[in-house]
Formats: sequence, C-alpha cells, structure tokens
Amino acid sequence: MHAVARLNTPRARCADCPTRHRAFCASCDIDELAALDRIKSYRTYKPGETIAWAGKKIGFVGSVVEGVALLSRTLPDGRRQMVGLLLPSDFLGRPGRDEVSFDVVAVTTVMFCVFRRTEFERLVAATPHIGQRLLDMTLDELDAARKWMFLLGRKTAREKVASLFVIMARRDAALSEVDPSGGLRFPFYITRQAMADYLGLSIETVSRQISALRNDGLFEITDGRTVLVPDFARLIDESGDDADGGVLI
Amino acid sequence: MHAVARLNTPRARCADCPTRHRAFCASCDIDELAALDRIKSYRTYKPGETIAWAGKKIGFVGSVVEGVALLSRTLPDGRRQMVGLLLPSDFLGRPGRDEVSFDVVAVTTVMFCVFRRTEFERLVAATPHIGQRLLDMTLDELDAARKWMFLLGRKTAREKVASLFVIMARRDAALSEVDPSGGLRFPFYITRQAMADYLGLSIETVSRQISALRNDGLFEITDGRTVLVPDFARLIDESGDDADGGVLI
DNA sequence: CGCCTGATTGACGCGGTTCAACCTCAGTGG
DNA sequence: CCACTGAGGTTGAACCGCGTCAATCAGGCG
Repeated sequence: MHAVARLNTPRARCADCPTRHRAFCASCDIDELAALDRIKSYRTYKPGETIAWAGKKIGFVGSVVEGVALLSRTLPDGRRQMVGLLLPSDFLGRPGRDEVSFDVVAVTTVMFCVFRRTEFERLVAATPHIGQRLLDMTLDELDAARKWMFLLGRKTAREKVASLFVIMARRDAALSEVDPSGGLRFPFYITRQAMADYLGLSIETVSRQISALRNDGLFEITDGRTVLVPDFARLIDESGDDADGGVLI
Repeated sequence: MHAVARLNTPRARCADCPTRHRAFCASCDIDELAALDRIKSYRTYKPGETIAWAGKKIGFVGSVVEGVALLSRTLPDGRRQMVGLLLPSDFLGRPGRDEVSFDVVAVTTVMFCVFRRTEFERLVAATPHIGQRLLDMTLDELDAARKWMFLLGRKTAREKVASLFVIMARRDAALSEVDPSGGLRFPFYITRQAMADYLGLSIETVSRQISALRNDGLFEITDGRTVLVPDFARLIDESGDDADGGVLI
C-alpha cells in the first residue's frame, strides 16, 4: 500500500522530515536533500504486514520515517527469534545486495522513505558522507546486536525480562528527554509473544517473571498499559548488567 | 609487542599482504596502497594477551593480517559470552569513536596492520571506497551476529554444537576450496571452554553433546585434533538450520 | 615421577518449557 | 442487554534439558 496521500503533506519534503537529523541523510546539506527529494518516494505498511521475507529479494532500500518494524527468523517447527528492531531513522536494505537475511514485519503502521536500490547505490557513490553515516549507524547496530547476544546466551529469565523493561524505559526517556534515574513512567504496548520472541523465552516464562518482578516491587503496571518504576537503579540491578552501561541499545 | 622484525619482510608492503583482496583496502589502487604503506605500522599480540578492554580506549584502529582474536563480554560473576571473532582481514575499531564495547583477546599470535585513529579517519574521508568497503564488511558482520542470535536464543545444545562443527567445516572448506558436500576432514584446535563461551553453554554440556554426536556417527575425531565428517548433509540436518542456508558466517 | 590443564562422565537439582485450565476483556450479534 | 466468541494473559503441575558439583582420566612438561 503506497502512501500517495501523504506526498502532499509537509513530511514529503526531506527538510521537514522528523528523522532529518538522525537518519542516513543526517549530514546532507540543502542541495543534497533536494537531490534526495527528487528520487525518493514513500511506502507504508499496515500492522502485521510482511515487508520482506528472509532470503527473498526486495527491490528497494529505505529509511523508516515513522512506526516500528521487526526483524526475525522463524524455523519450520515454529521456533522464532527476533533479531532486530527498525525504529524511525533506521535503515532497511543494503547497497550491493538485493536480498534480506531476515523476515521484516510491520508492528505498527510503518512509513518508509524508499529508493530504488540501484539509484541509491549511485547516490552513495556520489555522496561519500552518506556512506559514512550508514557505516556509523551500522556499527551501532552491530554493537547492539552483540550486547543482545550476551543477553540471549548468558542471562537468566528474570534478568532478561528486567533488561527489557530497562531498555523500554531508556528508550522512552530518550524520546521524552526525561532523566530516568529517579522514578519514571512509560507506556508499553508490546505483547507477551513479542517479548518472548525478543528474549528467547516462552510466553509463560515471560508472564511469570513479570508477575515476580511486580510482586517484588520493581514496577507496577497500572491500567494494563503503563509501567511505573519507582526505583530505576534497582531495576538495573536486576537486569544483570554491570556498571559501565552494558545495556542494550 | 611490536613486530618490528617483520617490517622488512615482503609482508610489510601492502601489495604483498595476504589479506590484500579481502580487507578494508580490497578496492584500493596502487597509489592508494602506497599511501597506506606510508602511514601503517604493524603490531603483534601473543596468545592470551588482551588487545583491548571493554569500555576502554584504544588509540588505534587496525586490520588483522594473521591470527585469530575474539570479542567477548564477561560479567563480574564470571559469566562470559563470546560475541564475535576477528579473523585475517577483519577490522578492529571504528572511525569516530575511541573505545571498544567488548574485550578483545588474542587466541593465537595475532598480527595487526594498525593506524592512528585520527589519521585513519582522514584517510577514509579522502578515499570514499574504503568507507564503502568497511560498510559492506560491517553489514556482513551484522548479519552474522543476528544469525548467531538465533542460535543463542532458540537452538538446543545438540543443535548448537552441530552448528559449530558445520561452521568450522565450512570455513575450512572455504580456505582450502574443497566442496564440503561430501565427506570431509578438517583440523580443530578450539578448546571446550571457547566452544562453551561461543555457544552459551557449559563446558560439560559441550563435552556431552560432542560425545553424543560422535556416538551417533555424525563425525569422528581422530588423534584429538582432526574432525572427520562422513556425511555433511546429515550434520547440517542436526544443526537445526533450514534449507536456505541460515548458517552462521 | 608428580603436577597441571583440559576433557569426560556421572549424580543431582533447578530453571524454564510444555501442556492445560482458567481468567479478563473487547467485540459482535441476537 | 446479555450471551457468545476469540485473543491475550495468568497460573498450576509435570517434565526434562542443561547447569552444577564432583570424581576420574588423558596428555604435556618440568
């Protein structure tokens, strides 16, 4: 489904894009943005829609403008592992290869700013700092993936669940620019199934660990969608990360 | 320890480097190699030596010329997870940041071709296709890390161990350019501890699974250092990867 | 020979999965 | 208005895979 209707909104101009200063184009100047404007288009996906299949071709590359998508791999017997998240400003696809390695599925409605792959490759070749920015973003993702590997390989169920709440709190605090060190409150919409896929656990274990952490006073869940953390430092303790910030993302 | 002695060997010239066509400099021309020759130096580390500590600064960036190093993270309570491998042609460090996120330890004697970070950054800015090559290599590493996440999160101990043998076989076959589909034979020097750190298991479980796979005829270990796989397809079956090649690295 | 490091094997128990029952809540339609 | 339904979540009970602890073994080296 193409977001034709949106092409006339202010968002259609790169200079007004909400991800203008974080996406692959962060370091582009006015002229370069104009060049992007000429070759980009928008594409949106509905919640649950598959954006790309593991091992299959996608003809485009693109940057998330709004919404959330996730990368995962599923075995024929049903085992599923989430391996990454696409948030606004994250990039999907790579220059020089036309297939993706993982299933990409929209969680919310997702809007991408997309380019034909060959056209984008030409652009990168002509605009070196786009490549540099992509390199920087990719290195950050690699670090995050490796920290995640630690969680999957070595943390207990309780630590995994606590880690996830720490991450969600951090991410929310980063968006709303609140200091997360004291008590804090944030919304959460993720299902138990998604948490389980993320953490390499079963949904039952996730549910039990959430109950246990709640009983131990590490957080409350009011009205089912809002988490309230009275003492963030205690939650971090439970997450099993050492002091120097070995925290995901 | 600096490999001063080696500076007069043929290897000291980039054009003769064994990683010439695979490392970050793969797409450099003669003139660019000459520029690299001018600012590079070599540095070697002994087996077991720590090359960099997680969260600490390293003043240089560099490319592995020979040997093996590994990236890992260890918690104060001793839990350890390997999160990556540095093989010849792999790159350590990143432009624009002077600390590493993981411990880097030499497994064998490792020789790096190193650059001062600031100098390397200038080089990347002046030579765009170096950045592009780094991006490509980093994207490959990211894919590998994500496949590894699947292994850590969802595979059984038996599948993990089988996967590791598949990987070692593939890597050896790639080096010696032998078709791995039939029976094959390759050396292995990795300790149980390293395998356990790699797979997110205990050494005892690794040992038991190796015995089980051996008893089931999936491979033999002659003389303690050589693995013999009579039927590679069967081993792949046991690794739990689906057909389309969801295999690490 | 004794020592040390790495590997194997067994016994045991715990943490997390599996299977299953039940609960809540939001639609939906009579 | 309430019964019905289905999806997501919680909780319990039983099982078992893997970690832990410990004993033993094999090989390399002084």
